[in-house]
Amino acid sequence: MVTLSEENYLKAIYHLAKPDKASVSTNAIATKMLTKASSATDMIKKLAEKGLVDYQKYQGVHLTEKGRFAAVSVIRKHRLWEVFLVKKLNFSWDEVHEVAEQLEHIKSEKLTQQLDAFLDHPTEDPHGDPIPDCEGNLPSTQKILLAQIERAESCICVGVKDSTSQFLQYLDKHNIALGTKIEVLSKESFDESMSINVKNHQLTISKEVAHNLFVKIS
Amino acid sequence: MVTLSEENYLKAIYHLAKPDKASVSTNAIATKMLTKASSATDMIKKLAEKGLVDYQKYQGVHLTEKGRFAAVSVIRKHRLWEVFLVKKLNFSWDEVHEVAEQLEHIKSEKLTQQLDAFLDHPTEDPHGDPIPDCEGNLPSTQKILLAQIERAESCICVGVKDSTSQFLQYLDKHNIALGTKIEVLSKESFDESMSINVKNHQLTISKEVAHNLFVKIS
DNA sequence: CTTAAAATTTAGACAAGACTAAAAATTTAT
DNA sequence: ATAAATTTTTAGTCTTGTCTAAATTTTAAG
Repeated sequence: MVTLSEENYLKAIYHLAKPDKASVSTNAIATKMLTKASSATDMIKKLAEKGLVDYQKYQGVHLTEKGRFAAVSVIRKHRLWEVFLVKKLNFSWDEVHEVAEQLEHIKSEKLTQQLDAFLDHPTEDPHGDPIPDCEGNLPSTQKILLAQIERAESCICVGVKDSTSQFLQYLDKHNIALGTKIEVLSKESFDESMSINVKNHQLTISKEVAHNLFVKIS
Repeated sequence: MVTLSEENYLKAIYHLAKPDKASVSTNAIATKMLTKASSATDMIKKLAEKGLVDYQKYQGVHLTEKGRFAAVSVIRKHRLWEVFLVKKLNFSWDEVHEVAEQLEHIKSEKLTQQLDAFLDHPTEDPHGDPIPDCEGNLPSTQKILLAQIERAESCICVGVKDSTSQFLQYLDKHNIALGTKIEVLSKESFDESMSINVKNHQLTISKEVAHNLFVKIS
């Protein structure tokens, strides 16, 4: 049995470890969980005892296979619920996160499976993030940050890195949604701002925006 | 802010107080919560401090208006989720309780409202129990226990008192569902068993069954 | 009306998850 | 290479919700 708190820590560790295989530091976990390093240490010990992480004093943690699966299962539920909220209950993409944070902890194999079927086995949540399947596999996606585009080129918005409501509402305001075509016109080397064209409106976006939008070349 | 545990105690008190206005004893609460009287006393004090119950030492508790509303709000969510599980996710009526026990604690005004609308504002859950509206009003129903019928008479099943899966599966086995017509043929004064006819099958049911089926005279 | 039984409350303890302050280990910098 | 800074861990405390055992109050019986 994994408690609600443990699930949240596992998720945090998963997100922090994501790209590489490096170990995740106590401080990083504490910061992500908005808690103190000492609390993180306590929890890490519990997770280690349950075989969910590998832990050596002062050396940070790695998720075990069991821990990774537990983390991905929570993420799967989170993203399925987000799809439900947007597709069925008319939530907008900036309203779903907090509610999904609660719903992701509901324990029922059948519920998750039936929800997945009810939603027609979606592969992405409303922010373009991939939904793991019930075995914990993530559909691989090859998306890049808009900021990585260096020359005039056309691309399509396929996801957001930052999914805070501030950022999502900024995108709404400028008519950028998943699937929206974005034409890069130029990039300013001084401040990394970019000039782009969205639906026949020209727009200058900051480095911050460009670093939080995922696109694929079209 | 009402905690998850507090919500469960409020629900228990509400169900125990239901018909009359009498006070609910510490022991009754402890029994319902599968906990000890001392734990119930502790929680009662917390609820009293938050103005959710009226409490006088040794005299049991009453829900305050605030406490009643909190309890009914949880019950509303519980029953809405049960409808969702049965109508949308193909759960059977004996599978929904445990999952709804978890879902009822999700805190989001918008979620509850949108779910209610998505389900077309249902007035009853899958066991025939009334769903309170968002102001806490319960649709009044005039249903009686099958056991209260004294002579050969025809009625319709409109609810169950006991909604454990054992009882619900018993009903499934004998083809009794909400809306099913039940003809009372006779009643045995010795053991209060009843002879009934359901869909052209004659059936003898025990006192226990008759005391847990709600019907209305048709 | 007085005592025995039952119900309720209090006192003290524990587990989970968090915190602060202080100690220990590691990393960085000179 | 060693001292300073940073990170991490430990020790001790707090809150929530639970428990047991003991004390108290209420209820029931004779």
